[in-house]
Amino acid sequence: MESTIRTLIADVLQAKFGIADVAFSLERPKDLSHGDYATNVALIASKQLGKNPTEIATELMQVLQSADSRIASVSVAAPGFINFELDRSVILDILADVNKDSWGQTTVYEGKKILVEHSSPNLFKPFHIGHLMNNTVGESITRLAKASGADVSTMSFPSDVSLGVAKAVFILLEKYGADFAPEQVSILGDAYVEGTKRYEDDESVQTRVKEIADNLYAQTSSPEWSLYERCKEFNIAYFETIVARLGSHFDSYIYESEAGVDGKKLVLAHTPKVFTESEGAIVYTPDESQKLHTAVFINSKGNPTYEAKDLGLLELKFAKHNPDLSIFITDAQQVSHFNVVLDAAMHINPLWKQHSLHRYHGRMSFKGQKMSSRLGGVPLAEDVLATVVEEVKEKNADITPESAEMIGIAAIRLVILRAMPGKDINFDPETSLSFEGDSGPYLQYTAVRAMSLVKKGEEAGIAPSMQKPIVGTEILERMIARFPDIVIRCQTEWTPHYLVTYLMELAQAFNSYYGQQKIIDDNTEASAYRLGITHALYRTMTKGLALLGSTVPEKM
RNA sequence: GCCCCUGUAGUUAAAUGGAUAUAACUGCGGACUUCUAAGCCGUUAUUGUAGGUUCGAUUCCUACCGGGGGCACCA
Repeated sequence: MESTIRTLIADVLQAKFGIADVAFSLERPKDLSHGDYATNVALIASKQLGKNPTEIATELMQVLQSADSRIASVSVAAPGFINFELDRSVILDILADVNKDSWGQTTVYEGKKILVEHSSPNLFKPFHIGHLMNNTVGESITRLAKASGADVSTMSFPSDVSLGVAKAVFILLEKYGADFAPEQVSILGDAYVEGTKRYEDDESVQTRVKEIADNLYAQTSSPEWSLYERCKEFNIAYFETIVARLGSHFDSYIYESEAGVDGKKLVLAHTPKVFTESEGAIVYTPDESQKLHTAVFINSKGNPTYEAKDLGLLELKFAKHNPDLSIFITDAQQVSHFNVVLDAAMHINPLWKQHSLHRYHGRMSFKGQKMSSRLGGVPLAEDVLATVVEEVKEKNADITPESAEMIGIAAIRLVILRAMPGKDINFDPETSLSFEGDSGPYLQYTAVRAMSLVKKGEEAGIAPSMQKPIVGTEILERMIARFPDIVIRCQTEWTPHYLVTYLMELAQAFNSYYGQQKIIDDNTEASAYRLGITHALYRTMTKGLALLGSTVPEKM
């Protein structure tokens, strides 16, 4: 449709004024009262023609009005926009797909292989609010990718060996002995915190911890190694449980320890061509035009740093999956780190950089002190979830535990996803986490209400039908019909927040309609149609929420 | 010091270079003997400051101010 209108405008412009190659835009106005499409062609052409834009627009409008039967009306608005309103039949044609499985599915990345990496846990450190944020963004991007026709696989990159891990192992060995087998993740988290403290205070501890670290890196058989292996297994199981609770699943893992071994080899193989030696370390110095900093890849002790590990990860990722697009999600803090790593990767395998896409999220800052933490001020994901689910139960005593969980998760996810990716989120549990207004529960409530109406119709023997359109539902129809375009935009730009904004507006439009118009009344035929639109709303809301990693409960 | 991100109602967010800057929260006011009130209706802006580009700037450019992050052996 868009290209049809485009060529139409270009043709009319040529015929009427004899000009071509005008770089005009054709957009979908955000305000529905401005039609389905709008063009600024008259504003652009006015300089070239030396005429008033409104005059040009009016002349064009007269020809365009009868150019295509699918265009219901064309109008001119100040200061010279031409607005097109599509015929209702075009909109209803789009809505005819609403019950198909393909509703919300696009072909944006059809035939492509996409790899999404997110939620990378730090073993021995519990899943905290930062992970929750990362998972929310990552899961939504995964769902968008899966709805794009691409072959999608997911992976996570657990940080398994580090000095921090050695510190925790030191405490566990000392406190519980070599046979220790973990049963609660909090014990590991506490050991991590305690280890960090003891390490700072005591030099003999430092020596022992470093020894442990060496043994873990080298995987030498020792009490610490076998204890570590048990903890690692436990940690991964814990990670999978909490991530499953959020609706995520990972097809595979690449461990930081593997990436470190690989990265070190890779760096050495490209020294001194790409990397150079400096003060005992091996570093990469980007070209000055890149405005990036020099980074150490292998430290003076010969160990791979974070940058070498990420370089190794690139090689392992591409060897294993060979993706056309490799998306990885991290905190915004790491932006310049990855710019350096990818710049270095350019010299080894340009595809690694060209096929990589770094999406980052901001941080959550806290105003309220409501959520305590076992980890030095950083709230744990489980605590945050528990607090929110508790609030849901307080609000509605009849709610099932499953529904309360769904609502709580949606409340948190939508707070994160409604903001533009990359921006910090000012998280005040008192106000940000509202269950009213622009919120996850509001969207869920709207879907539940719609489904309840459909069921009510069923009881009355009225099935939803879109066969005989009635007056009054036009705006809802146009809004629902935009869903596929919104999904495409989110997939193209990897920005879930457009979908959030859209769903909020859609919910408002439906609730407003609901407030002023009875859906089921004595007129069976009209009721059937209104139920048809109601059901379409339910489908769109459910599919939309699924793309954001949230589900809709049966009852609220 | 250098580099990157960011600044929008009292608050939290939105806005593909376009039209009257969009919502929500809070406050105040309202409707309902009616399908779920987590709902509906009404009521608030010098877009940090100063310039520039443009028919048109929250959006692009420059400078300044404020906030966040990064800048060699942590991840």
